[in-house]
Amino acid sequence: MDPCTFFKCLADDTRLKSLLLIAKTDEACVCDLMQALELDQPKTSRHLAQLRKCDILIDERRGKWVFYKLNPALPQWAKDVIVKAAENNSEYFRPALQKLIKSRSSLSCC
Amino acid sequence: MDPCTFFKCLADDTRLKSLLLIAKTDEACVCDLMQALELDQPKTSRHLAQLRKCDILIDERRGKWVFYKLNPALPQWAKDVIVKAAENNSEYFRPALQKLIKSRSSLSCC
DNA sequence: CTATTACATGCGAAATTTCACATATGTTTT
DNA sequence: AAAACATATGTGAAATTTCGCATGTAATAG
Repeated sequence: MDPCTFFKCLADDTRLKSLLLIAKTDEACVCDLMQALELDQPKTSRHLAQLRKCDILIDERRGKWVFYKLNPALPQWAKDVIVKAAENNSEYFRPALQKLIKSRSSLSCC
Repeated sequence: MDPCTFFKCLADDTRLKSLLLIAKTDEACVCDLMQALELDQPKTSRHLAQLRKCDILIDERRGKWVFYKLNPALPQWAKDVIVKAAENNSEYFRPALQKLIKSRSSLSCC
């Protein structure tokens, strides 16, 4: 894992917020993230695909839904970067996190 | 310090290598980094300027030379990211580090 | 089998980033 | 003061990234 490639993956608002949300909540499906970040479906999916191709996330289909989570095979330093970023920038993605929690507690999705 | 802006700063080969070299050697002047990374002067200077404007580096003029070092006021998590990246990716910037050490031990520069 | 829901991707346009060259600024040397 | 050296920046072109829309694929529901 080239560190420059890794940081490029974190260097976009959509990808970074998606990653931090997943780091905080263990896993999320595409529709969770779409709603939480108020993005359209192709945009959400494309950024997740990039994180998957770089082996930062893994995906797992469960029925109609695809869930993304951190790749357990990620080098420890890279996991640390993501976790530290999440721990120290809660304001950055708090609104998104609250929407995600809210939409999960409703009966609408996944 | 917006985390996305921070990661954008690390998401470029020139800036990342410059940062990791500075993290490893405490400080470096522009001509050090030019030679170590085999870059032209404006390119080197411009990337350092970006890191300075984002408050990741501070600069200090000493005579003809300008030395760059990590901003001590950086949030701890951000320092940790840089240090961890340097500790765990030595192959990524080893050739540059060796050139830097070599050019310093010669009498040519700074 | 058809329709619907959830997600992925091809592709050209738009936006952003990076680069190269020229030139400007600041410092020392002579 | 002039020349030389080290660094910074203006500017437009080139490269890369991101976006939006249309379309494709996979799974479930009826």
